[in-house]
Amino acid sequence: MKSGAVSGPSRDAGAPFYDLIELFFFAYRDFVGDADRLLETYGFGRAHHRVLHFVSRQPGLTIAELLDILKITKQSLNRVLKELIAKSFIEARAGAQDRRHRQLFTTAKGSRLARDLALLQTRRFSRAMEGLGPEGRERAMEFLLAMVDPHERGRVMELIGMKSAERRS
Amino acid sequence: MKSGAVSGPSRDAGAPFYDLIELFFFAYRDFVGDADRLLETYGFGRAHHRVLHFVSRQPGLTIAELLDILKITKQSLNRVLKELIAKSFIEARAGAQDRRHRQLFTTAKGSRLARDLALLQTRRFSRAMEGLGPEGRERAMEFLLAMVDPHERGRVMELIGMKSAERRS
DNA sequence: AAAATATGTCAACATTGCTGACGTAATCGG
DNA sequence: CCGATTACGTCAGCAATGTTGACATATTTT
Repeated sequence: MKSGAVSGPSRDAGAPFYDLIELFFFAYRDFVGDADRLLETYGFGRAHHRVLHFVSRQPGLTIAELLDILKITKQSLNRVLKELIAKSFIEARAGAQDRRHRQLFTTAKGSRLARDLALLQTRRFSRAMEGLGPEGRERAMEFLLAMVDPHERGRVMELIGMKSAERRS
Repeated sequence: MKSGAVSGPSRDAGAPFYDLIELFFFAYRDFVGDADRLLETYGFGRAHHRVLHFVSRQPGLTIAELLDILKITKQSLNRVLKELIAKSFIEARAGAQDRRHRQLFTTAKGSRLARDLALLQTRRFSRAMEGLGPEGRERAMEFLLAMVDPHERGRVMELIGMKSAERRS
């Protein structure tokens, strides 16, 4: 009788971190809620936001690259991309070298909206940082990066322009 | 020409925190992805998960209380709740004092699934914590709590059983 | 010229949110 | 006791965003 140490599958793994699980849920909900409100005034949803965001951050992105970042199907992407192009928030041009590719760019209007959305969310981060020591920002980034799938971390670090040398001294 | 310092509405607010914005997005996506995979094997989605989770954490919860936590409509809730009850993951009984209320409880099967889901997500947190000093957990909780809407923070702290005295000494 | 690649599009479907309307059971207030 | 309120269930319809599968078109590669 291993005095309570017996376990079925997935038993005895220690107490679940209910607090972190719930905090992550509520924090993310409020975080995306900021953008949702502004997007509504344009008739856009979260899917539009994600597309606009990544195109604005990486002008010249191709469809295939965007699909790889968002991990959705081309049909899902096309639905929202078509609207963003129709409403002149994004422009698509034939690829420079390979004309089969389509390179995506934000228009002036698109850049403005992308920036306004980013600033809204930045404000929430800024306010959160106020209550956390001076290293709050670095700690938060380390935590979030550590939550990303290990095999995706490299790609994410590249995306956000984080050199791997940026881990703590 | 006011030499670049001119600003329209929402200009000049400093550089957006693109890194944090994107990290939060990817971290949350991978976090919920863990549960999604297990839920699929039961034919459930995220909506079912949230209901099961909060009922399991607060047995005896009423419909109204659950609606207030999830902030969805009773029609949306009812759709998934009905399935959870039909498949015997949750039970509803008439309220003890007021029989108009319905009190929700997980069955043994429901508790098991809720715990397995929580443990899956806990494993991701645990692994993330391994790479972050000894205070990683507290820092992460502080950060996430600070990201929650201020007027919701009290309710969330209660929910996760966090005394307000738990802020850092 | 044929094959592979990058993209667009059509159709159908699932999940999960919403609104509005209406029904029923239980409780409360006078 | 009776009417109003409360708590919940349900029906119908719609919207956003994800999915699969099939097929078309343009371009590049082989």
